[in-house]
Amino acid sequence: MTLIPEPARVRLLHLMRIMERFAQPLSSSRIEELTGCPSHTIRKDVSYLNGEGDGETGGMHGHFGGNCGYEPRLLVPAIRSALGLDKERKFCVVGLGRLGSAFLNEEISGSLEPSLGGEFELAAGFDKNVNRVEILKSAVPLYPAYKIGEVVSRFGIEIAILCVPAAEAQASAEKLVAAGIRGILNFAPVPLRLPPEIVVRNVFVLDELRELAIHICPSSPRA
Amino acid sequence: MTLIPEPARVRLLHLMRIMERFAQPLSSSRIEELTGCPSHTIRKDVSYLNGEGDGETGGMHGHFGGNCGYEPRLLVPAIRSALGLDKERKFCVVGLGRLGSAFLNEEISGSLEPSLGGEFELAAGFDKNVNRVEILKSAVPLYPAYKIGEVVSRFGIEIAILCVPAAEAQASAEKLVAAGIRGILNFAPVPLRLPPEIVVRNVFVLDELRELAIHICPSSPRA
DNA sequence: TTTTGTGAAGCGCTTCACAGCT
DNA sequence: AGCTGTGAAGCGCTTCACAAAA
Repeated sequence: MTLIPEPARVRLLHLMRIMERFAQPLSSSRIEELTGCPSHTIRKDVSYLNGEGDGETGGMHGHFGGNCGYEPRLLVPAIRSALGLDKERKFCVVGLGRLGSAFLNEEISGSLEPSLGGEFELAAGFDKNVNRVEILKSAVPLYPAYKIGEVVSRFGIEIAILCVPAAEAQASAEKLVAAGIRGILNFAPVPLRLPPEIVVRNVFVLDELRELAIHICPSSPRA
Repeated sequence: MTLIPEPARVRLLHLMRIMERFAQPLSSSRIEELTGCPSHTIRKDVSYLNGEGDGETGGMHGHFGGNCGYEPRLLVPAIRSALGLDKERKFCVVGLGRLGSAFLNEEISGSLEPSLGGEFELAAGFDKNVNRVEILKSAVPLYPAYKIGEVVSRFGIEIAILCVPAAEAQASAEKLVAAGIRGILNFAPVPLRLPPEIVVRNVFVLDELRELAIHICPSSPRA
């Protein structure tokens, strides 16, 4: 089923992000400069798209000859389709403290890709604190937390960004799962215990710092 | 130099996080239940710690016999040391909007591991907006952005969490690098162009959503 | 000649299966 | 009996090197 290796899928995701910013064709060696990823890996990754013919894209993706390469206009949609990202998905933000509310007003999500329509739609925000829900101004509809079940299932929200305090994370996640959520991006600093069919990605800042520290270490063995 | 494979290092990081919450010994099969990672992989990963003898830990890490396994008390420090996390490192937050300020008041970082001292120290916060610097209350010293160079190099800050708007990210990152920063955790939604010796980890919310979507997809091929 | 596309080789991680300890 | 520790087999991703196209 999964014919494209996972590492390749992740690289294609990055490649897509890069190419979205360009209009002119990019050669694999130019992409190597931009991403740090070797050009032969780029070419191999793109070649995986050919074997995948969903019946739609059977041919090549690059242009040959003197001044050519991969055309963003063609390759980006091909990647998006191969990765199953061609269907718009609704998501919500749960917990509207400093972190959660940052996602409401395009501080992060909105400015991610200005010209990127129809991929993800922020459909709702939730918070336990009714006051906060009423005070916050946002183009996104906000609801008190007890309405999670109703709103998530009614609108068919598939993904949640979880930004509640650690103590509430597990309970909030379970409420989301009961409402039919399929994936959770967890910013709360605790691992969630959920059924295996629920896809969870954790953003643990401490672990990120540790991972940075691991990679910093080698250059100064022991100062 | 890097004798422990990268995937194993990441798993050891997660293992460490799990074990920090326990006092009693955990068997590899129990850990499998907790992490989802197969028990033989756990054992193999732990065994990498033996080959690494920095002169400190030469022996075994697990207890044999009836009711035994890996003792957190012993294994956690061993992992920390093998991964080079035994030296306290200072970090700072750059950009104190909703997102950045969330890291100041333990909303995230502080509550990550309550009992975890001496690993990372939040040494400073910076913002371009002098007003913000003066108004925000925090146990962490806050400075206007123009002091980044001075403060980072004076205190020997090695890591920065970058939370500025997209338009300012590249310039801020370059300022940090000039001041001697070694790693950046980038929450700004743009890739940074920096010298290769600088370690960067990006937290792109859009990419996280996409990765969730990729893994959600298979169960409903095309609804 | 430059650049893509790809089978095949190479290599590193994962998995296996069993020895060793209690 | 039960669990850890680990060499060796297995396997999948990366890399290579060359054919094909413009």
